[in-house]
Amino acid sequence: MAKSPKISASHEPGGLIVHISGLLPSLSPAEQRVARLVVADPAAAARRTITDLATAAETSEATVIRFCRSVGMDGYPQLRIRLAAEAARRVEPPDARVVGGDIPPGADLAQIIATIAFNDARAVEETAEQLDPAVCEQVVEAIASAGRIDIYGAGASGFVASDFQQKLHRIGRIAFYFPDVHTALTSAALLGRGDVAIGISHTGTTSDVIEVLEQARTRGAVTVALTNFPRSPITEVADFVLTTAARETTYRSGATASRLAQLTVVDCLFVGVAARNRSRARKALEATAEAVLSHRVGANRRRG
Amino acid sequence: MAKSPKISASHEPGGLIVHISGLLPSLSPAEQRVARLVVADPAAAARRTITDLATAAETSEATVIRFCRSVGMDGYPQLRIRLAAEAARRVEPPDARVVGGDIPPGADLAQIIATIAFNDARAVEETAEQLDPAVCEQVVEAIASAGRIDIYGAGASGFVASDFQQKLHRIGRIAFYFPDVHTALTSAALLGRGDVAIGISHTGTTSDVIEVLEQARTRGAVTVALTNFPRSPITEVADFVLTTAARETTYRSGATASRLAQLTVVDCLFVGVAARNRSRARKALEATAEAVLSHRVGANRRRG
DNA sequence: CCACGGATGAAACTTACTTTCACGAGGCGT
DNA sequence: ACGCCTCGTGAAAGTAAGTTTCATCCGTGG
Repeated sequence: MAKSPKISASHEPGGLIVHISGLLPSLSPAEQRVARLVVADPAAAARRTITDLATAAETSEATVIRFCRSVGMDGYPQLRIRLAAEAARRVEPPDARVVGGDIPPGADLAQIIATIAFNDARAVEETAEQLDPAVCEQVVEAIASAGRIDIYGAGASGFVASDFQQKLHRIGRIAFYFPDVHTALTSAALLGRGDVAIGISHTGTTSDVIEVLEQARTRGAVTVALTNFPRSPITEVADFVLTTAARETTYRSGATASRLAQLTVVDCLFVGVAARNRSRARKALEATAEAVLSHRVGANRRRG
Repeated sequence: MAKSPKISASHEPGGLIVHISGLLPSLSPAEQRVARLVVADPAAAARRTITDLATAAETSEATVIRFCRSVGMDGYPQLRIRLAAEAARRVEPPDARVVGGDIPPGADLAQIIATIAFNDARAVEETAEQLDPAVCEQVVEAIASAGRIDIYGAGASGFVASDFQQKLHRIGRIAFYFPDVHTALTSAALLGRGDVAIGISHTGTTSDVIEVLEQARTRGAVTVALTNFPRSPITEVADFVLTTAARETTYRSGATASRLAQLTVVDCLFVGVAARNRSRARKALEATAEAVLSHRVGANRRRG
């Protein structure tokens, strides 16, 4: 497969826990058991000895060490220290029942709202924290000077892709989004040096998106991946990797929080690109806003 | 074996560092050397091994252990962890929050990211705060028992509408979204008692959406409006009004934060509906997840 | 001058951490 | 279907970290 020079920074600035949960799916089953324990209660994990933790995770010490290495630590003691630090920094969750992420069976609407809002807001914040401005900068640069920008995404990520496309279009950048693989592949085949291809996939395993991104790459386009999992397959076909930091709670309940995280990243890129040429972008935005004015009623409210 | 009968000191009010420097004079000379190192740079000390620290303090490991006991710790590892935690807490985020909302002309990417994330997160939180659970409950009830659900939205709100449609569909509710007015009107004309129509418009002034919602209402459907402005025209054709709380900042139009707020509301409704019938919803989700499985590539991969 | 007690570090010891290795399961190509 | 090969795994060996023990040193007071 393609060599992967990747710029996805091996730093985990946005917090160790976030980093670990992002790596979760790329870990082996036994390591995942360890990871889950650690994420569930970092402070407790920090207090445990390696043997203790291994036992709790029903595995051997060796696996715990492997886990440490997998998440970028030198060894167990270092992990312990970092965990302790992390746990201390973490602001006490306002509401204990809200924190786990999962919604209790008997929950009433108020509880559900609080839980969702908390998780959504946190996904946004944590994503921003761990975003590497340097990588963003390069992506923005690429987009700003691209001849053409293709954006790919399937399912829930498709909405995000589509949203991004619309945004870029509104400030005068030539951007496309394709809801269907075949069209996308066709388009990718026509990309070349100086073009940009952006693939969005929460799991990073959506084969359609990967395939298209790979195609784009072989044509010489700059490829960008937006995913929640920094070691997922999609990152192997991307020149730049941007990660979100959503710890998806309940099952694949439709990538609830991750969507918001993705949108936040999109917004950042968008504003970054727009900031490159303030006046032109503003003019374009005003023009497009005016265009839909006739579809607005009672214009005397706030901003139309 | 009996531990050193150290006096409790179970609590070190005001922090471990303060505690240590407090009893510094009561320590033996060699222990004081250790203490001074620790107090001077807790974070660094936490990273050191006991031998390392002993050497730095020009003493033996034994003395370091004695020091640990003297300050009320069980042993060196515990001290390390406490130290790490302490150091982490101490480092208060000095970053002057980029409040205000608008992005200064000369802003760099890091600033842009911080600003956007802050506003996005706040929009989500504030939206949740002002959401009326009672109204949500009724909307959820209506959706849960609806024969059919139509969702309308244009432009950026269209993505949200589309997202909601997909979500409801995934848990087995019959939901539709129409990107175009005419189709939407046609559909609305076919709604009846027991059906639900949801109109999404950030400004609340999008005539297309209002028109369609009105149509739906005259046909006897329950109408729901999701908007940022509780007094906007759309609210006049809605039985239930749900509001977001995004203060859109000036020019980054595109309804950046409001979109996230809308999605949060959508999530709440979605989870609310899903919670009505847990097992069926879960089964449906699992089925749909399985359906796309063949489009996923091996997720279990370690670093290349 | 010697007995005594606290402080201290060397070394023995224990526990924790790390590495190595062999086995077994599952995938892949033939 | 077969065998090869890779990968995940834990047992056990090996190393390093932490802890205890104990002899020594040193100052003090008898």
